[in-house]
Amino acid sequence: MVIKSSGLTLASRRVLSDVVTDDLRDAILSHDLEPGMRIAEDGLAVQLGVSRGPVREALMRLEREGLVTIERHKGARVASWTATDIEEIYSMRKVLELLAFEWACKNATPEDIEAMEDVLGRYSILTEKQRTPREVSKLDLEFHSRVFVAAHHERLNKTWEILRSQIHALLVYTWSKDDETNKKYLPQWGGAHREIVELIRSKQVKKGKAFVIEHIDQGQQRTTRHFAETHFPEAVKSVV
Amino acid sequence: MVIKSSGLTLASRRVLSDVVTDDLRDAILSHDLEPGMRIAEDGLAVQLGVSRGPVREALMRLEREGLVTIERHKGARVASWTATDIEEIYSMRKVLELLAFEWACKNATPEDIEAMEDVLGRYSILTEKQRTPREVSKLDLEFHSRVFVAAHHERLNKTWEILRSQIHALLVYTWSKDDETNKKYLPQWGGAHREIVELIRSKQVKKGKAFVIEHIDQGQQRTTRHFAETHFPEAVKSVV
DNA sequence: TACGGTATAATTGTTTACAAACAACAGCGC
DNA sequence: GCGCTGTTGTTTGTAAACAATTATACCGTA
Repeated sequence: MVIKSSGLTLASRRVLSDVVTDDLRDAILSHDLEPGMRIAEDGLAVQLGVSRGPVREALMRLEREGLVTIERHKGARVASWTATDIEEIYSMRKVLELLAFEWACKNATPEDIEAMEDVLGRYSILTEKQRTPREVSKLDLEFHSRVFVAAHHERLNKTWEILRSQIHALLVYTWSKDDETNKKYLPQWGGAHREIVELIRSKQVKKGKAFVIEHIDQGQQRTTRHFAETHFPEAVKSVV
Repeated sequence: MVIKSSGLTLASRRVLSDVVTDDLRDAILSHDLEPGMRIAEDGLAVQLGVSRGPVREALMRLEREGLVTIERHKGARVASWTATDIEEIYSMRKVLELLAFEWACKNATPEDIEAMEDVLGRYSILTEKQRTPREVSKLDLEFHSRVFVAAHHERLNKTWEILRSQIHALLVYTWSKDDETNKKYLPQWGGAHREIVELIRSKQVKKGKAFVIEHIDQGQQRTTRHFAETHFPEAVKSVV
C-alpha cells in the first residue's frame, strides 16, 4: 500500500519520511495549515496514506525547524508568530549572515560565485510585472542560501537552514501585500545583491559587513511592517 | 516488558526516548562509545531493554546535536572530530556568545544574575586540588548556559544547546590533560567570569563584547592545543 | 590469485497493534 | 448552581512484526 513516488526518480534514496516532511512543510508555508492549528499524527497519516511512523519523524524535524511546536502527550501545532519572534529571528539572522559573509570572503570558489550570479541572472530576465513580492522573496532566500553555501561552514549552514524556514514563514505576510515598501524594494533588489557578490569577490570584509547589516535591517523593517499590517491593520494605518 | 524507571519518580513526564537520549549522550561524552563507532538501532535497543522506536528517536536528536551522524539505510556513528570542526564550533560560539551578552545586558533579571553568581560561588568554595580541568569545565559550561538563559532569546538558546553538546565533546580532550595551559587557567577562572557578570549587570555592552571575544579566543586556543596533544602528540611536543 | 556475481545475512524503513497519558463530559453530592 | 469524581474517548508513547535496502561472504571462473 506504499505509494512509491514513481516517475523518473533519480533520487532513489528518497524515503517516506522525507516526502511527508516536505509535503507538510509546504502545507504550513502556504498556509494550507494555519498557524495554531492542531496536527494529529494519525489524522495526517491517514490523509497521506502512510503510517504514523514517518509522520512522527516529519513532525520532529519540523519542530526543530521551528514550524511546529510539540508538547509531550499533547501533540503538535502549527507554529504561530509574534512580534518577538521577528526580533529573535532577525537578530539571529544578522549575526549568521555576517559570519557567512566573512567565511565566504575566505572560502568562496568560482563555482560558488557563479551560483550567486545565476540567481541574479534569473532576476534580471524578469519583467517588472513578474517581479512580485513572492517571486523576488524566493530568489532572495535562494541567493542568501548560496552565500551560506559559499562560506563552506557546515554548522553555520545547518543553522541557517533552520532559520530559513522561519524567515520563509514570515515572508508569507509580505507576499500578500502590494504596498509602497514593496514597490520601492522590488526594482532595486538586483542591484543590492549584485553589490554583495562584488564585495565577496573582492574580499572587502569590513565594507561588506556594514553593507550586510544595513541590508538585513531593511529586511527586518519590511517584514515587521507587513506582519503588523496583517495582524493589526488599524494600528498601522493610524501611524501612517 | 517495559522497565519502568521505578524509584521515587518525580519527573512523571519523563518518557523513554528522553531516558535513552540522555543515556546515550552520556555514553558518547564519556567516551564509553568512541568516536567513529557504529551504533545499530537494534543492538542498542536490546542492550537498554527497550524497542527500536525510542532509540531511533534518540539517535535523531543526537544527530541534530552533532554528536552522531546518520546515513540513510546505513545507520548511525558516533561523531569524530577534526581541526576544522573546532574552527567551526568556536566561530559559531563567538557570534552566539556576543549576541547572548548583548541581549543579557538588556533582558537579564536579578534572578538571572543570581543564577550566574551561584555558579561562581560553587567555584569559589572548591579547594585548589578540587579545581580539576573536568570540574571547572563543567562549571564553565553551566555558567555560559546561564548567560544564554539570561538573554531571554528562545532561538539563540536552542542553538546554544546544540553547540554546547559539541563543545562538551571537545572538552573531553581537555579533561585528560594536566599541562601548563590548564595550570594557568584553572585558578583564574573565577575572576574572569565574575568580570562578565559585572559587565552584564552594569550593561557595559561595548567593553563587554571585547572582553567576551578575548575570552572565547582563549578558550579556542586551549581546546585546539589539548585536541592536538591527543591526536598528534609528537607534532605538538616538537613545537614546544 | 584476482575478479565478478550471486546468495545470504544484517540493518534500516515502515506498518500494525497495544498500552499509557491526557481531555472532555456526565453524574453525583453539597 | 457549583465543584468534585469517575468514566469514556481521543491521542500519543512503545512494542513487535514485516518489507526494503545495503553489506558481506562464498563460490566459480579466468
